[in-house]
Amino acid sequence: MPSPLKFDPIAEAQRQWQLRWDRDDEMAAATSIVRVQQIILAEVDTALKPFDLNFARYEALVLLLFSKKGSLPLGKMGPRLMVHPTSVTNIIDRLEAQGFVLRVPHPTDGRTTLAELTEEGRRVTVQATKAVTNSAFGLSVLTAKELKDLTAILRKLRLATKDYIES
Amino acid sequence: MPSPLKFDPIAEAQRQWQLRWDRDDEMAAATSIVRVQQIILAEVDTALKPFDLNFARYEALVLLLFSKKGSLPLGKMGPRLMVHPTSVTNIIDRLEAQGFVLRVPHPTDGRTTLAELTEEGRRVTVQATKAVTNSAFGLSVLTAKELKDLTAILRKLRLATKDYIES
DNA sequence: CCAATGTCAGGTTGACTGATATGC
DNA sequence: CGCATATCAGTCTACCTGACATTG
Repeated sequence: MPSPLKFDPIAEAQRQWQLRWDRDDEMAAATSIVRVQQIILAEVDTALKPFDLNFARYEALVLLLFSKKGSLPLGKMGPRLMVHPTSVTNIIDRLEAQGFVLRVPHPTDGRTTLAELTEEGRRVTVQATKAVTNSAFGLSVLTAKELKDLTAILRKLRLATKDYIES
Repeated sequence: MPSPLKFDPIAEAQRQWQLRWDRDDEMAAATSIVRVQQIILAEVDTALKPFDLNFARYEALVLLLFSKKGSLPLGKMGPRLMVHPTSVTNIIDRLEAQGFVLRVPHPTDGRTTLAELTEEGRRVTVQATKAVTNSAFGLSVLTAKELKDLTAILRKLRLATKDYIES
């Protein structure tokens, strides 16, 4: 890991950018998001390591836990987790190998298969959540208002990019 | 790519999370950042595709362009770009193969090698920047205040995690 | 001798593309 | 037949670890 700098590399980049080009505010915001995402993922992955989970697999488990029956068609999980269909296959492969989910055939549609939480999967999800909430997703330094402002701004962006459709 | 949902998957996840567990504001913010980072990277990578660059290699070129002599020791670039030392080697390998940078020996310290922008590298960086500013990093929907708020909140987080040291 | 610098080999991961088998 | 669902093979990227040669 590189040693910490004595100055803010993003502020410095913005200063230089602004001397030559447009859109320096956007550049600083975009670079900040990319960097903070690295920080958050590192934090959450550390909290999840004892359970042999990463953020993506953990999110899949939580999604299943939140579903009424503890099971969902794989095809429904892709959009909810915002990942590629083949990534869903891979994620469920690993969770199944770990014994946290089972693949079961859909009762009426022979094309679709369901991912279903096992008892152990349910238990691990609850335990892992304790670790994750304990880490506060690496965001414990932010106030409630900052968290809400952050989420609201990002929601506007997600909506504008048709990440989802306003009801 | 999955089809867009008819609702906000993060808001829905927060609703369910909040019924059972702590830290739902942090969960929503963290998930939003992870998702928006995907959106930004996809946008920037699309803008850079005609130049056969990705965000990481483009950032390296910009960093060199901002340096006084158009060259930097590889070891200095890692912390500035916030990437692993071996990633710097890989990034410079690719940029060198593309003819955008050259490796030259450091004049006084035989251990270090410098990455130096070529004329073509300089030209490509300027052209690629036009494409990137044109895309506004995918953030054109946000106001100047939103961009500044966003960057300020994320800066607080980066500072708290010792991403850099306050001077 | 020890520290710093960059490279290399090897392994893991995630994510995508395109093709395919199956069922509606 | 078309379309949808899930999988698979193959590829590519990023990243890390540990070892190494060179130099200060």
